[in-house]
Amino acid sequence: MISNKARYAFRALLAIAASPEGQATTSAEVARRYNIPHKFLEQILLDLRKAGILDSKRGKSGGYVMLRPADTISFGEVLRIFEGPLAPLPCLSRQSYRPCEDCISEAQCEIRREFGRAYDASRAVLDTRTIGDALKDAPYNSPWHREERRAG
Amino acid sequence: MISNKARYAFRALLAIAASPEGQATTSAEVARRYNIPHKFLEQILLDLRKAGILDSKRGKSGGYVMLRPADTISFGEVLRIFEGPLAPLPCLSRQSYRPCEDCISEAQCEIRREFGRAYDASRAVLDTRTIGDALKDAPYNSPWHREERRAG
DNA sequence: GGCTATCCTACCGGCTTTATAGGGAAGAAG
DNA sequence: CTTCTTCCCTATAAAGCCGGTAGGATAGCC
Repeated sequence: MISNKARYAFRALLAIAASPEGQATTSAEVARRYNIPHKFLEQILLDLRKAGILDSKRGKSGGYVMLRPADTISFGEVLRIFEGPLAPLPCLSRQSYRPCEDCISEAQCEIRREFGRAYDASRAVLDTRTIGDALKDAPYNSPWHREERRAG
Repeated sequence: MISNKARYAFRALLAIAASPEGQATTSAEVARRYNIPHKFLEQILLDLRKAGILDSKRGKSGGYVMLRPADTISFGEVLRIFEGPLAPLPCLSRQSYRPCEDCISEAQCEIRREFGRAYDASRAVLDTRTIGDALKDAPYNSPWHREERRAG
């Protein structure tokens, strides 16, 4: 299971990427629409800004916009910001490699080999599919993109 | 990252499955060979027994043996015992489904769709590959299977 | 100045992880 | 029937992570 934090981040990113270009999306707007605790979401958006994914503007008519195009941001990249390494074993992570302390021979480790397969399979999706892809493939118009109707 | 507990479980399972049939493997033996805290490993082996994967025998020449054949035990099954649901989102788990509280429409949820792909890819490995496969595919003789040499 | 929105830091309760500790019970050997 | 071995079971606990809450500081627009 991925953390709430990461899921909220995707929720916000997709909303921001889908909003009309040049128009900033506020944290309050996203929080309200998706029932996300506002102050918690603020921290998350801050992380995304520090990671160089979002840009922000303060004051009235402020909010967040994409800093990089949505189709250059993979799900894996975002996930790594909030969850750390995606590798199922420390010995499979390139960015933060660490040997397992209960491992005798890495080259002959069956656990490493099998989880290596699983990791490869999962990376083939997560490091390939982007926020842009996710929005483009949708055969529907995002419901939160239209004007909100008042109960009925 | 999977937990130490799960990794220790795989370590033990592979050792037990690879040992000559009819010959029990003790927890102490596995713990010593892989530098796993003994009492901790005992708890893990107990879990595997309660899950119907291992059988145990007490007293002298006791230990653990496979209860089911090693090639009927998938990596996914073992992982689920120690890590709970493997699904990256609660709304993707069949065994313990739960809707995300920040989800407006499950059918149109991009997060669910993309992580569904990743989950499928990873399950294709984890629920297919078995402990037996992992041992069979190895083109080498397990080093811990031969008699131990005394330093040199 | 006043409103709005982002920015930053601290804190906190509850849960999970990773063990450690201390025995109890069953089985084999003599 | 005693002793040794090995599994069996429960309790405890330090440390860290998760999922927020709280309270303001800072900057932009009118």
